[in-house]
Amino acid sequence: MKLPTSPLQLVSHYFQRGYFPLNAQEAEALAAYCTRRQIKRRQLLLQTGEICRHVYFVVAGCLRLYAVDTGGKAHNLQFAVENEWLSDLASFYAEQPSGVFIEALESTSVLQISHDDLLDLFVRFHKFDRNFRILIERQYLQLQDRLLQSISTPAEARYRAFLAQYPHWAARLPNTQIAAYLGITPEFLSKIRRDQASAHRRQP
Amino acid sequence: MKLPTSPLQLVSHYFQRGYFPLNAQEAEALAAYCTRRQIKRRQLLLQTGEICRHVYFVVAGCLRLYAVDTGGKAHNLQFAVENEWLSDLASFYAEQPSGVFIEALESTSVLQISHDDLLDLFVRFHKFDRNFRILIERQYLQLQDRLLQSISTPAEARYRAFLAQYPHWAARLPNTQIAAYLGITPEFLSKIRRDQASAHRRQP
DNA sequence: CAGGACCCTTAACCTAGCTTAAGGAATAGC
DNA sequence: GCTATTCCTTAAGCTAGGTTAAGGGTCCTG
Repeated sequence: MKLPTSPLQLVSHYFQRGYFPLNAQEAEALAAYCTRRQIKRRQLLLQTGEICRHVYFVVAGCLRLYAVDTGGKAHNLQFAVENEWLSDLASFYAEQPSGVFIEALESTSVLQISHDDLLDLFVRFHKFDRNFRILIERQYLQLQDRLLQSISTPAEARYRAFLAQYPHWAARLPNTQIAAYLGITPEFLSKIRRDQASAHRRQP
Repeated sequence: MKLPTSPLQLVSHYFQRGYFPLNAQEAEALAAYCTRRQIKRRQLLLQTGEICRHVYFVVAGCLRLYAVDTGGKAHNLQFAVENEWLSDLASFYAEQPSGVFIEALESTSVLQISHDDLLDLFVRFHKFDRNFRILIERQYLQLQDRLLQSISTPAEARYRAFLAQYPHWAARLPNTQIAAYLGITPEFLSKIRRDQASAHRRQP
């Protein structure tokens, strides 16, 4: 049973590492529910007030999930590049209006699964239930860690932790986006980078 | 079908507001799985490194869930008073070592359900599955909101928001605990309170 | 090739919130 | 009811990080 195209192979291969791997039948069902979608740089996949109706799997490109505060400033909650899932899970599962935005930072190609189709998969194959619960657990943990870091760790250490934990994000994201993730201004991030560079030169 | 004691009635009544209410059979099953437990002030229900094996429902008293940073300072992630659930959900569901502590801030009486028993309830009654998923969704949302607030809102506004959103917590918690929740020092909270009081006197 | 739109950096100045230290008020626990 | 903690407050420095303004680099796009 061959899968139709390479992006669809990608999705099912995603669940190889750290999840319950799919068998041929499950992979096929997943592939059948996935829809391809192309998004231009700057285009929104979700806006505040809308109900988030899909989970997205990035085939190529880069997305960010962000919220806008009362002062109009954007704060990044999450990124997703190739081989990563993204959704506003709270809005998606509860079917309630979202408080965040999802935007393409580059020209991006995604596979999307709708809420109804995903529930269908959950009912037909228990494994998806488990895999997506692991997904939400991981996001929960990640969120808890970030909250702790943001109230207990200075920006310089947070930046170092970010580089260590998400090197693949750091490598391709503009510093303005990283700053909006760390909760600091681009100017201050620039200063941190300068200080780290000089500290590194002194102690190589 | 009468429930044996008043605390057990409490638990099933919890699901009346905003959840899927239980019928007599479900309430009885829930009651059958609940174990009563008494904790003294300062006593720990969970320590870092342990797997969190129970969800707790507070009958009387007050719990906090907190993490300790590398500098040894405690940061409160959540409180629970009468009629509220508390657990390290990430550790509980994934059955992985926890990174947080749960401690009684007062002499506290809880009902606890073990992981296995809860899964049993999930299988026997679909409604528990849904109710506990709503629970984790709400916690997820709450966590996301707090993260946003902590990186976008000054301490004074965060304190006001806390008072507005959790008046029942604010009324009984010492300010040291509230400060550790807001991510500020008790000294600075004291200053905020003084400033707010004088601003209020000027503009009643 | 020219002109925007981003993006990165620097520097001077400013402020929110931390640290330390200390005294007084309120509780917990015996 | 007494005593030891815990808790709250004040105040004087101090630091992390924000703000504003400006210059320069790079890459799309017409």
